[in-house]
Amino acid sequence: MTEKIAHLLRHGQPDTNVAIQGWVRTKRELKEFTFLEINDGSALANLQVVLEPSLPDYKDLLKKLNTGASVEISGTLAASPAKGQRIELKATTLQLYGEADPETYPLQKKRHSMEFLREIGHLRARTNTFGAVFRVRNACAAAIHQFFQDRDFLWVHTPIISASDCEGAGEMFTVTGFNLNKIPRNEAQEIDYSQDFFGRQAYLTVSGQLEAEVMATAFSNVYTFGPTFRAENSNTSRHLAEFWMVEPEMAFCDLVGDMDLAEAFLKHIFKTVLERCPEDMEFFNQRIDNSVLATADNIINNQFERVTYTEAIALLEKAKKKFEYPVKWGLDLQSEHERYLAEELFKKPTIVTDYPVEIKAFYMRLSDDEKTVRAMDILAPKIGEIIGGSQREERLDVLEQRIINQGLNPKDYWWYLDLRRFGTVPHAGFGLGFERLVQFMTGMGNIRDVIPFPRAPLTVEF
RNA sequence: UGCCAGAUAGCUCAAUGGCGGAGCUGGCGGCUGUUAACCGCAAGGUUGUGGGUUCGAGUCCCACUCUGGCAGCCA
Repeated sequence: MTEKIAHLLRHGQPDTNVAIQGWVRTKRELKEFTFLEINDGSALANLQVVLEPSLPDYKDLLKKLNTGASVEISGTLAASPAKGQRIELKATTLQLYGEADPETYPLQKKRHSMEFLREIGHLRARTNTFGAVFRVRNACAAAIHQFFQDRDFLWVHTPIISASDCEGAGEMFTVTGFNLNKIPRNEAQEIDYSQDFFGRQAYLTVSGQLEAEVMATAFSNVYTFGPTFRAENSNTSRHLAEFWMVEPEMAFCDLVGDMDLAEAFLKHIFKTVLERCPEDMEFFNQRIDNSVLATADNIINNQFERVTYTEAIALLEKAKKKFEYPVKWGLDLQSEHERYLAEELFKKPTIVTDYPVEIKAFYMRLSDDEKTVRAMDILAPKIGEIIGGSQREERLDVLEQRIINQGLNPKDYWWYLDLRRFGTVPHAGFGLGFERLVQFMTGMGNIRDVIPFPRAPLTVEF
């Protein structure tokens, strides 16, 4: 039976016989024997394997054991006589599964740029950096489920195809069964979606929130965790056309409870990932961003700053820094303002609450002053907005008026309004961009490097 | 989508309008319980695409394509 390298590096004992399977990272040929570094993805570190000339077909094999080749090796573990590793594997048999021609294999025994690795998306997971990223991404996902499951939140599966262009947020991808060379049109030459698969225009979802609210009014506490889509032509280091979102929704909860949950949530994820992936996190701190561990410590051990939008505006007006965009009550905070608050002023995650009603979505609960809504954004240093949430408007008449005021048709939201018509409750929730969390955690500069197969404008090859 | 920068060897980058270079990788040889080993040798090029200016263009001009950064939109 083969064992995972991560397990052997941690628990392997000298003089035990083991077998491993993995890919050659490097080969160092000496006169009397050869060192191989084998990686199977289970850990950042490689297992050092010692090949001696007594190995069958030693000379012939050596020529084929190049970076990228896949192998199964069995042998005996031994305490390493040299520094650099606790144990090593002395090979007795070696099976070569697949060679990797060193003349054409793109991954070299050297550092590559992220831009180059994006061009070989099918091979980049075999590098140290991407191995660490995707292990940490997995640990984040597991920690998220654990956090909610421990608190009796129900994981609800909201649809990927949706008819509601909810929130009026962003451009949406249309889902159609039409033959695009023969699209039915009506007399006005408009596309006739009544003849389409769903009988009306359908889209890829931009958020599971409305459906999560449906489920929260039956199960009290729920969360979604799945892909969402935006057809925006955004070309930045923190936007994707397809990304994963986490959206908890809680019945009988107000904005303070929402913020408390969000803060506990982020603390739990950072703590769990640090415990589970210490080597990977150390790697990020050394090679990617030397503030990663300090940031994690800051998140885990400090209270987040909480300010109202009105207070934030006052602080920005007092700031000595010159901003490109104006600071004025009623205008939305720009990236530079968010970064100033989180990075320079408070130097930690900052929750801004109670935004002007005009710049936020219709479903956010109107405050008694009728000028602000019970919304909150959590601003993270470097990343900007990582969580956006709100207490939802639970009053039917107020919600209907808000929909109308935003130029939307209440009829399109009939089932959403029914939630307020029948057994309405105060409720609140938030949305977390999963890739932004992984970015924040790892210090990776570009969001396209924290998702295995990034989708963005002109980017869909792998 | 806007602004800015860039595209030269497999990778990362140099090259005053005048003979296209280096380091690394890969190849060959040597050496060593090695650690992204080390030493030596050789090899490696339609300078992103299409036009233009010029005696002469990697270099200057125009267009296009792609990449990166920032911004907008947002998570």
